[in-house]
Amino acid sequence: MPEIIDPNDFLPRYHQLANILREQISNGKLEAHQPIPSERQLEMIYSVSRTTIRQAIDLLVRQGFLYREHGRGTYVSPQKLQKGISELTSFTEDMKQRGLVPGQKILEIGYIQPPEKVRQHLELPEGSGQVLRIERIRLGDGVPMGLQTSFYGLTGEQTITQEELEEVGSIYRILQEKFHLIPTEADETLEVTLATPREASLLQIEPGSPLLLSERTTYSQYRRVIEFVKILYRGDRYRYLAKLTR
Amino acid sequence: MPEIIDPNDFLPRYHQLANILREQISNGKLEAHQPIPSERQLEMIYSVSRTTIRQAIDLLVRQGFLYREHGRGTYVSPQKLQKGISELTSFTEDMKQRGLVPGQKILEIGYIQPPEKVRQHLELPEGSGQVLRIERIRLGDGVPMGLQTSFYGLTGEQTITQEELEEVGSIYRILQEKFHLIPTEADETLEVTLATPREASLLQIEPGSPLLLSERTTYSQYRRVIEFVKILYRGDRYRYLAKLTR
DNA sequence: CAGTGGTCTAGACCACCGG
DNA sequence: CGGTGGTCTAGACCACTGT
Repeated sequence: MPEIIDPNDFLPRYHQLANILREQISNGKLEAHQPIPSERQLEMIYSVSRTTIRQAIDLLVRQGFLYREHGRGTYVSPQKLQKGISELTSFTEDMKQRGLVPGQKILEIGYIQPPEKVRQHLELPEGSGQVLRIERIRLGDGVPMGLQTSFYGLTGEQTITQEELEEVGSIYRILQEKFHLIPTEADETLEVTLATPREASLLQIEPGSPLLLSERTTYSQYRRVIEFVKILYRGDRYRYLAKLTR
Repeated sequence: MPEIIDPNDFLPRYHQLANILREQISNGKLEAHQPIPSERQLEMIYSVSRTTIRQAIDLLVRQGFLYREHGRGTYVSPQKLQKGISELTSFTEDMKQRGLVPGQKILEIGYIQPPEKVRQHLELPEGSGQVLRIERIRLGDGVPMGLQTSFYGLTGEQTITQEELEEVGSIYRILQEKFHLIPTEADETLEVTLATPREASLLQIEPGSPLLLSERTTYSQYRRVIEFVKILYRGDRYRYLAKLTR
């Protein structure tokens, strides 16, 4: 069992400890509403300081695996609360989490003069130049799930070609590997609309069918806007999941 | 200026410091993408240890007010990212945040034998007894926003009367003050549906109009289910807001 | 009361960034 | 190189919970 903490590991100790505990929870070695060893006990078991123990527990509490009760102990959360939903994910990751095979049909990719609303969401100054626009049908297990339109305020040199996109599949991976931009935060709104004839034919539904419209602004590690994305989801195939905390 | 940390204050020092910094950000004394003083400088300015400084900064980073860059500094997040949306809120709080006056019309309140789906969401064993069901029309500035149906697996003694509900307005307050149950986490799903004739007449819309259906399971500080709530929002009046992180 | 988590200190070394 | 945030230690006292 690699259930000891290696000071020379490239992972920090609190991270190693969190992994060990998370593993025990997933294994079922620690059951729901059961207490884990106290912080002083963990200190001795793993030979790390209490600060490090607390860092590990903090992490697992934020991830929903544990909860604390002052004066009593730290306990395992029931399975239901442990799913990491409501995290910032790309469509690709979202589908995989749902157990579906992600896919896409690229309809159009190119530079356009952005509509006012898009320009504002990208936080570009008035009178800025063109932005990259990508329109795709998104598939889950080969079936149309939604119609996605994405906008990127990249400069002329920074660009993404249709070949790249078809090969890699995920724009997030391209942004990260090619431009070192890491999506870290996003604001999203959800509302209901009805399908226009064009949208309906692309999504293979009747015009006027209800759709779930998601509009998302994604920010980089530098808190600058990376992208503005609109997705029209088929109302009969897609359900949005969120996990809320106080 | 009370911009000093009082060791005798009932608030912990890291919390006091977070309040001071948050205030400076809201005031505009610290501007977006500007660095705050380094952790060693803050140590001297406020005469607290670096651990305490870091606790305060951690808090503000999680709340979206600050972001860190390793080897460079800690910076103020742009205003856009600072709104605390996507937190677990009651309908009442939600309306207030949107600047609307919350209201309600109670349609029905009483005990029923729960449908199977509701029983499962409340995590009650098969063959359990009745549950409390409350059906209300929810108003924003006096206008119907949604139709809410809530279920509570309270025991016979624990109950909520229509008079209480009309007087207090918020069930969360009743739960907290009367039963010491604090909502701390929730799982929510969102999807689209079309209004049935009954729903349409209650919400004052045409039958077949699109609605946003939210289903939420709320958990207490002990990670037990408190409630299961369905809200049918008018598609033309309600937009869901979420803030996502990685 | 003893045991739990919550806060706090004063110090240390590391990894990363810029000039 | 010096300054930044990231990790870590060994200790202390407080606030809360149970018996």
